[in-house]
Amino acid sequence: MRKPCCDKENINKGAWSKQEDQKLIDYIQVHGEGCWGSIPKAAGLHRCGKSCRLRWLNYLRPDIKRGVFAQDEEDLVIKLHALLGNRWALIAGRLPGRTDNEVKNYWNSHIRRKLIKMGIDPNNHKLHKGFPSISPHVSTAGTSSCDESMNKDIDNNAKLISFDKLCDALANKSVVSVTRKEASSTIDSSSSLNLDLTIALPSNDCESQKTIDLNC
DNA sequence: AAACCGTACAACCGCGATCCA
DNA sequence: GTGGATCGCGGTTGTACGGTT
Repeated sequence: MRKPCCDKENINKGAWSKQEDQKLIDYIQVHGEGCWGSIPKAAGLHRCGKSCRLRWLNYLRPDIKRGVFAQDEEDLVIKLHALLGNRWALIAGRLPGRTDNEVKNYWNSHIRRKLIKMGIDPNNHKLHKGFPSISPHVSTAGTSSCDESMNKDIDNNAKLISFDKLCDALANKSVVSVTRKEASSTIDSSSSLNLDLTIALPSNDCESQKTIDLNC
């Protein structure tokens, strides 16, 4: 039986008040982030540490960008989702000022619906059978022969390819799935995204798994 | 005007990963 | 090496709000 993360009694839940926000902001401005477990007590908040962390990271941080997503941001979310799946923190890491929660909410409330309307399965980014239009972001029906340009792009020797190039490949070259092999993906100071991906091509005769090192 | 419904988004919960004594 | 504490993530829920009937 898991212990609750915080004492249920004397703990506020639900929407944060302005006073609570201000207390948290004041405390973090003086003491910095971290030690979330001790922040509520130190800041005089009747909240659990997790709640404080979430509130700060998603809404109170000064570098957060609010409001509707620009078209290029939306495009990037779709492309990254095709690559990474529901790894919202990773996706948000590529969108300055956006948080994982915001990206996730935006996906579920806007993009997901939009893709479904376009006849695209938001889970695998594939066009539903029989749907006439073709999205610029999704793979189309599989080809029967090996796609040479795809093979050229994605080489066994773990060559580096550009992010846009891979996205184009995903969009145009009938890739049926992209699976991240390693959980250890990091975004370092030079903003490179190191991923070890397995890409499955659609046709049986050329179905092969290629490991690539994606730097973007 | 009121009830109902759909949407958007803030917040919570549970779990795995990581840290540290 | 181990176990508890903490962190971070993704899924889910709750609720406010606007539109429709």
